Amino acid sequence: MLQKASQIEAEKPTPRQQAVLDAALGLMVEAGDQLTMTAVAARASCSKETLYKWFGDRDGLLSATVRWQASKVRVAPVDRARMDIAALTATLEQFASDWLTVITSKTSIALNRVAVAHAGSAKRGLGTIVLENGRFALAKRLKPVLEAARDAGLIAFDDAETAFRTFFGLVARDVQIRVLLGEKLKLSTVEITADARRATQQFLALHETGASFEARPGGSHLRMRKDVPVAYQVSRSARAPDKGKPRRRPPSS
Amino acid sequence: MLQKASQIEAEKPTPRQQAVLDAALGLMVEAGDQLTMTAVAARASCSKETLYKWFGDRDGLLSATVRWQASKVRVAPVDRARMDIAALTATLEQFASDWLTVITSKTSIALNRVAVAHAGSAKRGLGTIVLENGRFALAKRLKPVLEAARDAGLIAFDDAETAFRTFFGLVARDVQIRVLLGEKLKLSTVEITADARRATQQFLALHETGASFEARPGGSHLRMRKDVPVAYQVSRSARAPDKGKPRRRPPSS
DNA sequence: GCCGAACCGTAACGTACGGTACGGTTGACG
DNA sequence: CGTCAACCGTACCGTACGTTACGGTTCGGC
Repeated sequence: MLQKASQIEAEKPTPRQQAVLDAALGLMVEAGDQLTMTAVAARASCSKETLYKWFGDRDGLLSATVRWQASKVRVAPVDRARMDIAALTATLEQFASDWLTVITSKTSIALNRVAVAHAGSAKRGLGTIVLENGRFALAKRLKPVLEAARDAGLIAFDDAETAFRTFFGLVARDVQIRVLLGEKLKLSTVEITADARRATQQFLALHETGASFEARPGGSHLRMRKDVPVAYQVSRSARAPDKGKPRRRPPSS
Repeated sequence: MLQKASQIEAEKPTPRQQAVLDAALGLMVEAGDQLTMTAVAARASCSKETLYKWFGDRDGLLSATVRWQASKVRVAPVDRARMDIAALTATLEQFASDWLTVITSKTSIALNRVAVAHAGSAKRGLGTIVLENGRFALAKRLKPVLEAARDAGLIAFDDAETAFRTFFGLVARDVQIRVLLGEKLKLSTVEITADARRATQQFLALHETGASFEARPGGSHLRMRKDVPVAYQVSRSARAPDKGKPRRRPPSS
């Protein structure tokens, strides 16, 4: 046999298998819950027997489909030799924009729907996969950026995980839960760009150091406070020396 | 007949029907996907015929169950005669704490799972109900607080919807999607309290006016910037007059 | 006590779908 | 050309579950 069901979990699917997985993906996006083995076989023009030989069972097919989609969106990790406030801003906006684009895409919505429903069942591997390739992959790529920016003195935070989650919240807000619950929420590219800008500016407002603000070109983008432009300071009681040591664990982990 | 299926959508269920709905709710929380009509009838000690007479069909039962749970968590709207920075902080922290408690509860998770799965199907009434009684109900209760605080000069923002969504994002961050995708994420009450504090302080840091900061007792709670206490200002280009008129529509609606 | 409505428990029906079996076809290889 | 593995198409099986039907029980009204 070409690919055992147990092998496919680690190996790259053959082109024919990729076609089958794309068919499953398309069906998942269009029909949502109607992802039956018969339907996949019909769309992919393959026999159900082949599906079972390749993927073991329905869960195997679902799992392979989710992993296949995840492998398609994998992007190159960012590496920034020079790290200044402009580069940081651009990178954050790019991350925010990418993330908003992903979570509002039909594919992501369908995939997350399936994974959420699956997580309610006994076996919840799909949720883990989606989480691993979504939210945690994002964190893994973004944290080095944040830490590089901190090392460069541009921003300040105790814990990279907490800082990431703040950024995540400012970017995603209520978008994902709303689309998952079926609300039509079509974000145009200009809205996404604006949202990414807003989230980035808010994040920088919370975390940037004085030095970085002085040099920041887009300081006037932040317009939360509109009628009372005023100088204020935060954290007047914080002092310098304990850099890098988080004061307390973030509540997440 | 006592209650037709079409009637129950608007009327309050009888005590016996409430017991049935509670049984369905409990089953939903425990078994997740295994919410079969037989199981509900067995747990509620009623006949399936009665279920169909009361709720029409399976979707009717699901819908009634979701609506029943929603009716149980309805809380009184806040009304604050005096609005100072302490009251605002306390209210925001309360909202944040309540919301985190809700979205991490087993009931909410189970309900959202069912609604999300349902939203993938053709008929997506459950998602709308959950959204209406969750995220939108929260906004409806919180926006008057925000606007009262703005009127009192404590905070500043252009659009209440946008300000709410910022707060929402800072509070929820990645919590809901993670628990929905099956991650075990047990937040203790002290973690929730700390999170509520952090979110509130971050929100205030983004939106408070200078006057409110002067009077704020908890100014030192915000510790995002730790090693560079510095005065900086935002929105130096913003001027006063267009109060209350949002500069552009929020991307949500 | 009698009647009918509401309800319980259970059996039964129909169907959808996961999973399997099997005959027929293709194509590589000798 | 023969062989054999992979694969397609389709028929088939078993089960789970939504839905309906029906006999038996309780209970309020007369």
